Amino acid sequence: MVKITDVARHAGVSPSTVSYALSGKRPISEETRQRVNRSIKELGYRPHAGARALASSRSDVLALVVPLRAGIDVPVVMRFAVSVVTAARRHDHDVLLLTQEEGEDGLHRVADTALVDALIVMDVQLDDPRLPLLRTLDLPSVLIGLPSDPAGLTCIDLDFKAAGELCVERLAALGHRVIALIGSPPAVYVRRTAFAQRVVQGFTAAADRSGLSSSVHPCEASPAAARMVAEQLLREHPALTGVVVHNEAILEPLMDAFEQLGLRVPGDLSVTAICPDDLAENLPVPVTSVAIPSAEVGARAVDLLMRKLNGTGHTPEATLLPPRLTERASTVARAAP
Amino acid sequence: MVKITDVARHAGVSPSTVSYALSGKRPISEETRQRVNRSIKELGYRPHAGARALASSRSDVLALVVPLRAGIDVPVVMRFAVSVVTAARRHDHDVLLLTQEEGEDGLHRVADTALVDALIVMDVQLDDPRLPLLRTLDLPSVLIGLPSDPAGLTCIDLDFKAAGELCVERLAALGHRVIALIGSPPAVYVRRTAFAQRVVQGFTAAADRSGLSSSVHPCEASPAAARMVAEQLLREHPALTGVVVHNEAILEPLMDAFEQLGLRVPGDLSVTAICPDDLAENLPVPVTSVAIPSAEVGARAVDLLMRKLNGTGHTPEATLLPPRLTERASTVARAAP
DNA sequence: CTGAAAGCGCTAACAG
DNA sequence: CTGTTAGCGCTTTCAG
Repeated sequence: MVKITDVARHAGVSPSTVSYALSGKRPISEETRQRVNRSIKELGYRPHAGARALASSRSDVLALVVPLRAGIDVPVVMRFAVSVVTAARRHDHDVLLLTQEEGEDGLHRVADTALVDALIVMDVQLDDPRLPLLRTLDLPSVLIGLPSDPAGLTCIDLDFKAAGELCVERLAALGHRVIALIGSPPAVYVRRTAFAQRVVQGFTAAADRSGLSSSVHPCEASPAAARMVAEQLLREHPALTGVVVHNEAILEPLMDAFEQLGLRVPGDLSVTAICPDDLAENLPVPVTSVAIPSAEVGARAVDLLMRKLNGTGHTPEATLLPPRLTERASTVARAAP
Repeated sequence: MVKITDVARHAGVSPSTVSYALSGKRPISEETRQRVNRSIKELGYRPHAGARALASSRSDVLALVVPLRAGIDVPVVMRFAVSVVTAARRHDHDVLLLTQEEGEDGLHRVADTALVDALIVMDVQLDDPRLPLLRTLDLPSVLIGLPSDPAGLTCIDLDFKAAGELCVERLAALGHRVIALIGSPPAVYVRRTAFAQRVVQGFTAAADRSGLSSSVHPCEASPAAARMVAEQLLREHPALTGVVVHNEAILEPLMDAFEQLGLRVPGDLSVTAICPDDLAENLPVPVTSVAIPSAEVGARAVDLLMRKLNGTGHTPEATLLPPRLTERASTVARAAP
């Protein structure tokens, strides 16, 4: 294994010069830098991660806690994970994968052993049991999701409440008077997952404000469940003309079910969704949607973490990305009554 | 931070004794061990990962390379990832997440910096470009997937060829004479992904052996694509009575499409799938299937890696788990012609 | 069965 | 702008 002293000797400088040339933490003359870099390349030098971590008390590794519980949409989780890894790499960091199942012990372990120097936590509940730990841990952390009380934390997410409102307002503007929210699986609400709860809040508040008649329907992530909800809607809410879908897994089956029940989209029913853009775009009838910007959220989470790690600038407790609605083929003004 | 010398002092022993008590690498009297353990607990001691890695040249971290390319089924990837993390934790290892996009450079980086001490590689192609690197790297690695030439490697997977054969043999035994394979998205075959290719091999070979008329149909992972394939099958292969589905993403939409086209399962059409058991079980018509045992594959991959890391025992180049077919409601003997 | 002590490879004062 | 050097916290010989 080639080490820093080898490089130093080869370049005719001291080890510290090599170290500083690499880190940029003190000025190095252009000429020496060149020489050092050439030696590094020639010898194929790579600093030993453990040694570096020990000497600098920085591992350059982030932990990402991913949820694997009932009702979560796996592809969406994966998008976040990938965007976090990609963003982390841009900052020369790696990502350690932690499963939610390890729980608080897992957080403690990686923190106490200095395996990682920061945490990213997904699938946040309004009253998440991990919050006290995160607040007291000396490791910086960022939550993807906004709990009830973000005091002392750093959180980032799409503004799901505003997203819910935006969908309703759009439907209201199009003249729809009876609307429904088809939401995430029941288990997601039972544990008060932040993003799901906030969509309901926004949806309900906006509907009330606009004087719309509204109802909320959790839905399992299976086509069969989607079909049942569609039938139930038709049966129990015959005047329904507007739907908001916040459940990426069943968006397509649900649209199918509507069609099979004789409900044309958008002719009979206007549909808006809260989901990743590429999903909404690629349906047989492209769906008007508020995008879930996974890539941006992941990247911003990492950026916030880096800011905390470097003590650079202020980190707000809550960063909520404003929702952006894209009009597509699934919404239309309600036919005059 | 509490360190090993603190524990040693507290327990009235030397640091090396604490270290050995922890690692079990040399005999410690029962009494001392107790005392040491008590001190560890009282002080809340956790060995520093970096220091440990530096001194022992073992990081106790595995790298997992996950694919994110066109056509891969994200939930299945996630299952593997989770089972790998879970298995790794059982062996006191953590898992670093690497995206395929980082490519060979990523492998080099984590290997050369000693960030990880072993690799698990998913989404293997028959002639995977990473194989030469994996063979020369001094890090142990395990592939999930079987390339054309596993020489000098360690590979584990479900025996997909045998799985394809098993499905065909079952259909043949039930009297079906015209069958079709509905496979993964075209991109998966284009890059010669090992598991997909092997299913086709097995399917075709077994069909030929049994004198069945057979055809193969790649299919994108969208309900719309599933519908098109179903229609095409009905149009071009009217005598078809048996189908093998190797594409978890469209299994349910495909069954739906068959039904809407007036093809009853299993009345008119017998369906078998190669997919995770829980998917096959939970469909409106439970599907006869060969299980993809993600959890077992992940666990075995980690076990193999541990064996290589510990120099314990022999590691075979290829471990193929025998397919297991579970009969469910979707298959039935062909009505007498 | 236990201790003493020499590193592991790197960083960051400290010194010039 | 560069060099010297003292650790970072742990493992593992070497000695006993």
